[in-house]
Amino acid sequence: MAIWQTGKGVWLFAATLLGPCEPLYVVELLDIMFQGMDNAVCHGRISLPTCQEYLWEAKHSDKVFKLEGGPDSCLQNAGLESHSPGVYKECCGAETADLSCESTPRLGYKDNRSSLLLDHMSVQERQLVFRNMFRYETPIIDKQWPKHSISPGLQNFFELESGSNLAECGLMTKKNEGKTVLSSSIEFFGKDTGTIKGSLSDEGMSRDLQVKWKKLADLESLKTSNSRVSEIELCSSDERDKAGAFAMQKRSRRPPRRYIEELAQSKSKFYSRKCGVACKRSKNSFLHVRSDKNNRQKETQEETLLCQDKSYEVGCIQVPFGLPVEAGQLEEHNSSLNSEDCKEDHKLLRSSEKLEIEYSPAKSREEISDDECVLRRSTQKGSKQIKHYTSWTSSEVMKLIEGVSQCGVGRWSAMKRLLFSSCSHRTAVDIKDKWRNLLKASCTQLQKERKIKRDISKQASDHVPESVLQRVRELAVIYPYPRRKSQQGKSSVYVFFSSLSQVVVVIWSALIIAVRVTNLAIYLLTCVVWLLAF
DNA sequence: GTTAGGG
DNA sequence: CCCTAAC
Repeated sequence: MAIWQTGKGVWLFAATLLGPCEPLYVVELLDIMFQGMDNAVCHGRISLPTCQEYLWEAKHSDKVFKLEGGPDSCLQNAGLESHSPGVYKECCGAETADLSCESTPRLGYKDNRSSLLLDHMSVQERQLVFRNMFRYETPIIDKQWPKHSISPGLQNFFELESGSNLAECGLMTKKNEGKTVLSSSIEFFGKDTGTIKGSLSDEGMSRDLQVKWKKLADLESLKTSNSRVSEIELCSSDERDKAGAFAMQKRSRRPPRRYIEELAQSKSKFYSRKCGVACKRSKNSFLHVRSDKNNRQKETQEETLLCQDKSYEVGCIQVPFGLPVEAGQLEEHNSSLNSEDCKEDHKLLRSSEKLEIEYSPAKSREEISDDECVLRRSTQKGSKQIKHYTSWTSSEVMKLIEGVSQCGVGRWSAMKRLLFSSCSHRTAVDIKDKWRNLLKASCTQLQKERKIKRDISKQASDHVPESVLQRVRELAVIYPYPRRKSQQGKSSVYVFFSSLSQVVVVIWSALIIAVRVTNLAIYLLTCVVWLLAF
């Protein structure tokens, strides 16, 4: 998150992210950030670091708020230092913050949570908070106005800082040259993009206000990472303890289950010696694997706790939904973070990244082929990783039918080697399961056809063409599945000749029966003739 | 290691 | 698609 000043001197909240990110995630942040603000007054544009530009004027033009005032009024405030204008551009290089705003402050707020902090402040004190947050002179409209103005920003400040793992923002209390300096610094991976500071001389600030400021500063400081704790000078160790207790009370959002699983997988990679399809259980090692699996589950649970604990250590984890950890990402920081010196830098990184680094395999990315990555991601045994469901394409189904017609049923591993060697995500078990499903579909197709007429849309998603099912039925006649016990493990040639022999036997039996029936008929006819003769 | 079968 | 037993 950043607060920056446009060319016209209008301060603006906006969300920015470093590193590859989805525009929708930015939108999500903007949604969070601008919640509670009503009026549409501004249009803007944010260029993401990945050069993906997301024009949010269409969606968020009604949520961007801005503050009125002359462009220089805030800068001319006595005792206020300005460091932020333009820093964002300098820091992010290619990024631009092209924000053009008309000026008319119309701030509304709906959320009263952050206003609790402001309830005990006078209008003048709120003005001071406002000025230090936004570096703006605030006209007094009514007693509530500064609160209205501050509360959404403060609320978003807190929510974003508790949720964002990309930026650190803190309102710090420092003793600086005999003055109590209240500063709000915004950082991107340690680089200051803007620092908003307001200083008040001790004599200029009432004791009551100083106390309130300190409370506010304490609350804000809890949102900062440990890397900043050393910079935060709290009044006493008691207060620091209280601050820690508060931090423990307000926990960050727990990472989603999928994220934990991905994390567990990355750890299991570290411990795993064998990866890929070949890493499967053997009968002899079954019990061992079972116990190992249980251990891994415990490790996963411990890891979850570790993850949460680490979140307090380095700030808060904000896990982007739908962005599973890529295996290749794990190695990116590996080389630079192996040394002891770099351990301190971990605190500036996301805790998730830190854990990823810890559990990343020693192999470099180049040493791992894409195929192997897929295998690791989807089929590694021993982890709780759930295989991503990928629906069978028609070409895969045709390949399966071809495989059955060539190899017969039951030789799934051979089929996998012959026809599905390029499909790393299709195991022999998958092929077998698909054939079973096709058999079911072919058997019930006639019944389904009636339903299809009634509910076409329901069947449209996974409907198998009738021609394919017809072919499946033909193959099912030739290769009944499941096979008989005697046929299992035999070749298709053997099965063919076995079936041929069976057919011959059946025909021979039929001939014998026919002959016997004929003989019986002849015998009966002879008997009849003999009786008639006498 | 591979396959069958239940879930 | 997962899991387990059986081979």
